[in-house]
Amino acid sequence: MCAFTNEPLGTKSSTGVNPRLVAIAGPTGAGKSALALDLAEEFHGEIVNCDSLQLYRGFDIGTSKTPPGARRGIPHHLFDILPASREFSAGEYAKAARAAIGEIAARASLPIVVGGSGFYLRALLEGLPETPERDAELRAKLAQREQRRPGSLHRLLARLEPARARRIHERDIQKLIRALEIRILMRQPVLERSLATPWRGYSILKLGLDPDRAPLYTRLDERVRWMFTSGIVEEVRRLLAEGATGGEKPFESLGYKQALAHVRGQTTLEEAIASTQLETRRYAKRQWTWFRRDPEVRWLKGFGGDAAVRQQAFGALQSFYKTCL
RNA sequence: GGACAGGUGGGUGAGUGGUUAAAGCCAACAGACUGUAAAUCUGUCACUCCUUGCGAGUUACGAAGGUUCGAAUCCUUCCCUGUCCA
Repeated sequence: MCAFTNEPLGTKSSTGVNPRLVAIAGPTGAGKSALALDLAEEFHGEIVNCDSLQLYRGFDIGTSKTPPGARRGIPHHLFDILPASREFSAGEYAKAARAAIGEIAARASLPIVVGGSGFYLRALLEGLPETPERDAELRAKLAQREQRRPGSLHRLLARLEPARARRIHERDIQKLIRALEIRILMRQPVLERSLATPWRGYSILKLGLDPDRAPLYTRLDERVRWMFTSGIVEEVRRLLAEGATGGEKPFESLGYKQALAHVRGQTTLEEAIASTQLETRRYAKRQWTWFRRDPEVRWLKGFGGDAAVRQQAFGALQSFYKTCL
C-alpha cells in the first residue's frame, strides 16, 4: 500500500504543483460521509464539512452528523462551529472552509470536502462576487415595498439591472431582495461573473454519488423514522431548554421543523415523520438537480457504502494523484 | 329487506346540459437559483400526431342503454360504497 501524501512532488521550487482537494457531492442519504471516511483513511485525508446544517452545534440527529465516536480518528472540520442563533452565509462559509483547507494542505493532508449544500460548495470552489453583506434595514424596506405593491421589486430590478432581473422570477422575493440590496448598496450594476473571486491553487476532483432513486427513498424514509425514534424530539426539547426560541435558522430545516411542531403539540408524531419523509425526498431531488448541472462532477453509480463505489472512488483518486504529478 | 347520500383524472375535491381534457389543492416529474440555500422560486402533469398552434385526432367523469344538435351534468336499469331504519 503506497502512502499517499498531498505534498506537491518535487522540490518546492519546481514549477508549481497544486495541492489536491477532493469534494464529494450527491443527495442526502447517498453515503457521502461513509465514503469520505474510507477515502480519508486510505489517502491520508481530513474531512471538511460542506453542509449548511451540520455547522450547527446541538443539531446532531436530524442532520445525520457522523458522531465523534464513529470518526475513526479522522480530523473533522467545520462541524459544530455555530450556535443556533448565528445566521450564516455562503460567503462566510467559503472563507472559513478555505482557511481550514489551507491548513490541511499545509500539513500535507488531503482535504476532503463533504456535503450536500451545493451553493456552499460552489461558493467555496468557484467563489462568490464581492458584494455587500446583508443589510437588515434595507431588506425590511424592500419587503414592505413588495407587500404594498406586489411585483414592484421585480420591476425595480428590471429598471436597475435588466440582465439580473431576467434570471429571477418576480415571485422569488428572497432572491429579488438580495439582488436589489446588492445593487443599491454598491450603487452600480454587478457585472456578470467579473466580480467573482476565483479560488486558485488546488487541483480539484469532484465526485458525485448517484444511487438509484427508489432505494435511496426507501433508505431516507427509514432514516427519518429512525431519527424520530432515536431522539430528534428530545434534541429539540434540550435546545429549547438551553435557551433557543425555535425561531432560529436551523429550526427551519428538515426534521427540526417538524419535531418542533410536534413538541409544541401542533402535530402528531406520525404526522411529523410523514412530513419529514416527504420533504426529505424532495430535498434530495433538488440536490440532484443542482449537482447534475455541474459538468465537473464525476458520477459514481450507487451508495457511498457500496464496495463497488468505494473501489471506483479509490481508482479515481489514484489516477487523480497520477495526473497531478 | 327499506330510506337517504354518494361513485369524477395517481390522491383529494369542484363542476350539475355547451368557452370542460374537466377548477383548486396534494403527490409525481422536470427545472431555476451571485451571500436565508435542508432556504426561496418556476414549469409540466390523459394519449397520439404534426406545419408546435390559445393546432388536429382519440379516449375519459362506476357500467350499459336512452333523451338531446350537444351530457360528467337529464332519464332508465344494473353494479358498488357510506350512513340510518328494520
